[in-house]
Amino acid sequence: MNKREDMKQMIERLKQRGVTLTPQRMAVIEFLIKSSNHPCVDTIYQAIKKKYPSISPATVYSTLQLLKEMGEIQELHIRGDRACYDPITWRHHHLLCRSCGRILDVDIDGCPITNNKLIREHRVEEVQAYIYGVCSECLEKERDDKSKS
Amino acid sequence: MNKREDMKQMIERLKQRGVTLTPQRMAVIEFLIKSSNHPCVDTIYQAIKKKYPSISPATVYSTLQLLKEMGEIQELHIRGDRACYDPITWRHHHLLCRSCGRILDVDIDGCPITNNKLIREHRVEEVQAYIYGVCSECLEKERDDKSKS
DNA sequence: ATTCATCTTATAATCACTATTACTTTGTAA
DNA sequence: TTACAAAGTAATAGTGATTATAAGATGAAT
Repeated sequence: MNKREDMKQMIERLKQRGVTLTPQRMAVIEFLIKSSNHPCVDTIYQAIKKKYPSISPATVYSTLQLLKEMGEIQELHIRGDRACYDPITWRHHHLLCRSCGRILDVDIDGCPITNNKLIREHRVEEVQAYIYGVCSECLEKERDDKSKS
Repeated sequence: MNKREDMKQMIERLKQRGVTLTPQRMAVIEFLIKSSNHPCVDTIYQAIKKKYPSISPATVYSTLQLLKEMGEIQELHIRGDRACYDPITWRHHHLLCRSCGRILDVDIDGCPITNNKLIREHRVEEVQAYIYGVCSECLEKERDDKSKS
């Protein structure tokens, strides 16, 4: 849960693997680690542009691809239209709240797919589980609104 | 497992809900039910074009959207670049084989996400679980190839 | 047959993402 | 430091799935 520490460690790993840590890449990494929103490319791009007005979307794309290939981030296809990114790489699931539109982390204890290397004779290399519904906060609000009316 | 029966029932449900069953829509439904490949829009379009040369991709798109809204088919985003469709709507998971590229159905027994209405206080309305790996057939081939060499 | 709503088709538009290429930065080695 | 090759960035154009629009076709109801 210590983001500063997580970032330091990620940077250390990348350095040791010979990745050049340019200011642009650092900005992407920093934004990803600090955000808990699972941002999409444009969100990352717009945010970084404030500090680095000359940055190009292509750089954001290429940095994200690099980090993905290095196994440092996860690419989520929970929204049909664009990819979102998650700097947390241990296996967990995601919920897309249809009310507020946020993507939330959902960690599962006894999930059979995420815990096995084989499933029905198939080799499992990666799992993405996307849950669509309504998050606890929005459910709370629903209840409040109902009790008022 | 009786596809003819499945199709009859789907058509009956659609009729009862006032959906006009045009020849084009019927062709999409028929192709979907008969295929066990989780086809994408273009695959469906190309196949139907043989029988209905004048059909437009827009019609395929709109029919799929209609069927999705009616809860008669599932839209899969297991491939990053295009949607695929599954006429089986009871909850099951999918495997994308990185070797042969096929999408296979994987039914799970003791899966906690698919069996609960609530998860960590969030309301679960729909679940899509995408497994990336190698299917059993391709694993078999791998083993055969190894033993030969 | 006329009307009206709905469906289909063709076309253009959108938007995420990729490819290309010229320019800039970085790391390195004298 | 300086020079230089390798790698990274940015601008631009290109691709391809999907959506929007508008004109024509269908089909039921009067």
